[in-house]
Amino acid sequence: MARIKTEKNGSRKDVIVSKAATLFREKGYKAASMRDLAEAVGVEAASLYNHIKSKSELLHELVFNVANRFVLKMDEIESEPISSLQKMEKLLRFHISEMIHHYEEVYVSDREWKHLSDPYLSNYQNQRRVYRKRIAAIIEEGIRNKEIKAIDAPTVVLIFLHAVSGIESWHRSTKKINATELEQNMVAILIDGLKANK
Amino acid sequence: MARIKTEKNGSRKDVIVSKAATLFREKGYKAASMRDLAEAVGVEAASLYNHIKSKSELLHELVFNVANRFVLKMDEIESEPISSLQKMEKLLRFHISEMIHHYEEVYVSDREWKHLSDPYLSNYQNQRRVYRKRIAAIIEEGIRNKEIKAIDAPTVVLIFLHAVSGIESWHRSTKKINATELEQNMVAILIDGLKANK
DNA sequence: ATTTTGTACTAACAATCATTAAATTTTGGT
DNA sequence: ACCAAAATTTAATGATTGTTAGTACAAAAT
Repeated sequence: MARIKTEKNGSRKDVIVSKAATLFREKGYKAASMRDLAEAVGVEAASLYNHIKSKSELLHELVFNVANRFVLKMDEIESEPISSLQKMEKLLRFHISEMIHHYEEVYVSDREWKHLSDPYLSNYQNQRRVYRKRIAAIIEEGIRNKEIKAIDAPTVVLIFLHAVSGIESWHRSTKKINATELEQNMVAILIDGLKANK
Repeated sequence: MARIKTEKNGSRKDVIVSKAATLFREKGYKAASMRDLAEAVGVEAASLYNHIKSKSELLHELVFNVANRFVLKMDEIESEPISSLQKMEKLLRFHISEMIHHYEEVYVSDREWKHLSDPYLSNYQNQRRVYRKRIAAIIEEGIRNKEIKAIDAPTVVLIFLHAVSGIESWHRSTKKINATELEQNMVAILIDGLKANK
């Protein structure tokens, strides 16, 4: 009888959630079936339900794990006594790092949250709106201090967030530059693009 | 009996393809059912098949329409006698304009191409690879000419393309700045970010 | 060694999916 | 007014979906 192999100190549910992340990234939430997932885990589809409540539970577990990490980091950065531009750089580096090291989950959260169902959906949309406003607030502070050029803050947020999600292409690419270089390059373009002209 | 209302000079198929774009954007290709589409068109599901061959035909029609427009513009820009930085700016402005004025189709092409089936899938992946290389070539030329700062070209391409796709958020946003301002802001950040430090 | 608990299996469920065939209705040309 | 072509409908198809019930096995606890 097949048995789900756990990592040490990890539950069987953890294994399933992790495999789900990979599968949801590859095929999308809707296109990934529970039978696909079962095969990836090495077990029959029905067996999954000893560990999870539903397919949708897998999605909102993934999404909120990621979201919480970002909110936590934002709390930290906001309270630091550094310039707005430095805050933006720190935040950017964190987003890049998350995208590199927790690729599957972050990618899935970003692309598949639409398939959440209420109350998780509206909850997530709220969190997202608030998070973006907090970024915008940092930028606007930087504009007031003449560190950052006078541009529409929500537009910067949008460029910022989506540019980072482009790391997806880097992951898929065959001849990658290394992660530190990638981070360096992204910071160079985006933070320089923000700086007020002296 | 319900009948599909066409725009003047447009076929019934055009109506279906257009509604499909909207629906695929809203729910994703897999989650959008032919019954959903039929309802949007104002007709029974089976009726759609008098005008189209299959659901997947809708997707690859959308995807390749968009792809062709981009390739065509790239041909045009490549052959112009202007600097690399100017080429990048023109290309950026075109991408922004496409994203603003053909939102549904461009968005769907970008996010749902994974669900194409061969031979369309590999065909599309090829086109995409080539297109990105052409952008990278422009950037590398700019680096050689010291117009553009010395950074990894593929990384620039990735930032560039994904930043533009962020316009999705702009579309959804309630208090939008106007389109010209948006374009201005994006160009300001991204092109300035590219410029070599003097 | 026996009981208990957790894990997996087989088999089946109703719902939904894209798609087809056949019958019916509408339209446009004569 | 009639006829052929085009458009839509109803009804059904087989495939796949997420999920459950019931049962068998294995590991842990007693």
